[in-house]
Amino acid sequence: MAQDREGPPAKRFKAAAQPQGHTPPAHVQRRSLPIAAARGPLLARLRRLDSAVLIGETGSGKTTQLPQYLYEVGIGHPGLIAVTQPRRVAAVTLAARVAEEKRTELGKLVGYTVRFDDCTSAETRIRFLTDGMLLREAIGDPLLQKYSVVILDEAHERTIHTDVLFGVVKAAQRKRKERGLKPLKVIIMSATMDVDLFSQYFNGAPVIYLEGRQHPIEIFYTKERQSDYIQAALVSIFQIHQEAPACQDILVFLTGQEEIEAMTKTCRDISKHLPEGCPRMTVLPLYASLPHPQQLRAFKPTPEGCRKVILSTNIAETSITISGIKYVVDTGMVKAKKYSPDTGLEVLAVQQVSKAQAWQRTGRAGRQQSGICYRLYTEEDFEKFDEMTTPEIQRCNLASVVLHLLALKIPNVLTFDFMSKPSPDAIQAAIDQLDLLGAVTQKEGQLVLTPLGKKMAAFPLDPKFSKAILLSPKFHCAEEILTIVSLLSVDSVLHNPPAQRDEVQAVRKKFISSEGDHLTLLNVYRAFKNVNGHKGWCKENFINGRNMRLMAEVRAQLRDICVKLSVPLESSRSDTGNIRRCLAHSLFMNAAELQPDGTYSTVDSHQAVAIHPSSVLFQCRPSCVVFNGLLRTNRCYMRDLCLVDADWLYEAAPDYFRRKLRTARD
DNA sequence: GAGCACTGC
Repeated sequence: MAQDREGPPAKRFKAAAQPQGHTPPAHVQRRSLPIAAARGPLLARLRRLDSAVLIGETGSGKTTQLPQYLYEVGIGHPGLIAVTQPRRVAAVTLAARVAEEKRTELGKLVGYTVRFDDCTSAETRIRFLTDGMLLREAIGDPLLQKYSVVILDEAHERTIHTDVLFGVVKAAQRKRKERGLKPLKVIIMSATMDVDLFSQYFNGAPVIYLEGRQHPIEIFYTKERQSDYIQAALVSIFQIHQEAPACQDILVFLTGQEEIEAMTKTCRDISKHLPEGCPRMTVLPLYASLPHPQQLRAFKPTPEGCRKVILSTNIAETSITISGIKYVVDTGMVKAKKYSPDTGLEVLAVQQVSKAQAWQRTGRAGRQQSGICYRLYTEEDFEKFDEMTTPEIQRCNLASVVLHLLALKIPNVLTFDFMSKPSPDAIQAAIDQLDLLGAVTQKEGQLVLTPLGKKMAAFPLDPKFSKAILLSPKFHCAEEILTIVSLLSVDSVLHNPPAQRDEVQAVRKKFISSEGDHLTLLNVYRAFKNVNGHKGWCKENFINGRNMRLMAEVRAQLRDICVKLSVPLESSRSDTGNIRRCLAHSLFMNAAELQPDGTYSTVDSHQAVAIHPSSVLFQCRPSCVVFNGLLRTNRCYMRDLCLVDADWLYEAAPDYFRRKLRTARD
C-alpha cells in the first residue's frame, strides 16, 4: 500500500462536466412530472408513428405516464398496451404505481405478468411484464396479436431477452402490416443518448427526447493513473470522510464479494482509529449473494453524526437504488462474464467499465440532491473506455436463444435480424449443440426443430437440462431429474458463510454423495422435504430456505410442463445409477477424463480443466465425469460434477464420440 | 490443489 506523498488522490482531482439525470420524490403528482408538459405534442406525434425511440432521463416519468397517456386518448384501442422491464420487481412495482395513479385495483385495468405471478384479468389494458415473459408468450403467438402497443423499456440495458424481442416485435410489426392486420406500435424507451442504433434498427424511427430532473453532479477524475484501484478507493473514502458533513453518504463501486468483504474489514478497522471530531462511520457491504436481511441494512438511514459507506458490486448500478447518496466513488472496474464459442468456456474476469456504465454509476449520486462523483481513473483513460457495454447476446452461449428462435419459426437463425449480431461462430456453436441434443434437423434446406426440440422449447431452461428431463422417463427417474434441474436453475441453496467454514463442512457431510454434486443436491432436497422445509433445520444446516422455496416453485412449473407434454413421472427411489446415466446422456458434450498425470482433460476439445473447489468431488479423483459448465477464473474449472462410466458417454452419442476419436487421430 | 458480477423464463 504505497501512500502517495503528494496527498491522497482525492486532492488531485480536477473538475469536469456536469451531467444530468434524476428521480423525483414519490409524492410528486403526475401533473408536475416533466413529461406532463409535453403530453399533447407527444401523443400527436406518437399517434402517427409506427415506431419511435423515446429518450428520457431518469425521473422524466416516461415509464409510468406514457402507457396511461396512450390509454387515455385511445391509442391502440382496442388491444393491450405492453410495457416490458428487464426485472421482475420493476414490472410489479410499476404496475402497482400506475394502478394507484389510475385509482384502480391492481390486476384490473392495470396489471402485471411475471414468472410465477400473473396479476391481470380480462379487463387489463395496460400490462407490465418482464421481457422474458413477453418473449415466451411470442412462442404461442409470434405476431403478438393481443397487443396493439409494445413498449420496450430500459432498452439501453440490452439484456438478452430485450435483444431478441427487438427482432420479434420488428418482425411482428412488419408481418401484421403485410397481412393487413391491426397495426403494432413499437416504442423503444432508453435512458442513454446512444440512440442511433435503436433508430436505425427500427427503420429510422424518430427519436423523441424528454427532459428529466437531475440535480447537478460534479465529477472529478484522478490526475494520474492509479496502479491500485482498491488503495485509491480507500484513500478517497477517508478523504471524503474527513471533509464532508456526516449526513452525506458514500457509495463505492467495486468488483466482487471477496474484494468487498476485505475492504469492509479494512474500512471498519481504520474507522476505529480516526482522529477526534471525525464523524462515525458505518461500513456496509452490498452484493447479490448477500443474504437479504443483510442487504436491507444498506437502506437503513444511519443515526445522526454517523456516515454510511456502502461498498457495492454493480448491483447498485441498476437493480438496487439507495436514497441519500451524495458521493459516488467509481473504481472503473467490473467483474463480468464473457463466452468463447470455440471452447464453450465462460470467462469471469475483472475488466474496465464502459462509458455508459460509468455514467450510470455517476448518476447514482444526484438522485435527491446535487452530488459528487470521484472517478478513480484519468479523464484521458475515460475517453478510451468503450462507449457501450457489449450487449449480453454477444457474450453468451446462444443455445437457448437459437432454440427459442426456432420455436418462433424463424426461417433462418443465421440471418435473423439482430440489432447487434452475435458472431456467426457463436450461432453455429449453438446450432451444433442443439444438433447434438437431437433438437434440430434440416428440412428442405432449412433448420427446423425436431419433435424433441419442440418439447425442449417448452421448458424455461438451458436446452441440455430440458433434454435431461425429456430423457428421464427412459431411466425411470423423472422426479429426481426434475429436482436436480430445479436446484440448478436457482441461486445456490447451499449457504457458505466464510466465517463458519468448519461448521458448514461438518454439518454438510451428511448430504455429500460420492457420486457428485447433482446427487448431493438431491440428498439436500430429500432431507429438506423430510422436515417440511423447517426453518430451524435450514438454519442449522446452512441451507438457504428462500432459494429452496424458489426452487420448489420452479420444480412445480417444470412438473406442470411435463404433465402437459405427457412425460411419465416416475421416481428411481434409491437407484442413483439411473440418475447418473440420465445425466451422462444429456451432458455428454461436457465430459472430462482423468489423465495419467492426475489432471483432467475435456473429451470434447482436450482442454486442460480442474475440479472446482466448490464441488464435493474436489478432493477425489474420479476417472470420468460430466459437468454443467466451464468457468475460467485463475484456472479453468468444471462446475457441478457427476461421476459417470465412460461407456455411458459412448452409448449416449456414438456418432459424436466416433467423430471425436477420428479428429483426435488426425 | 483452492473460489463465484447481474438478471430472467
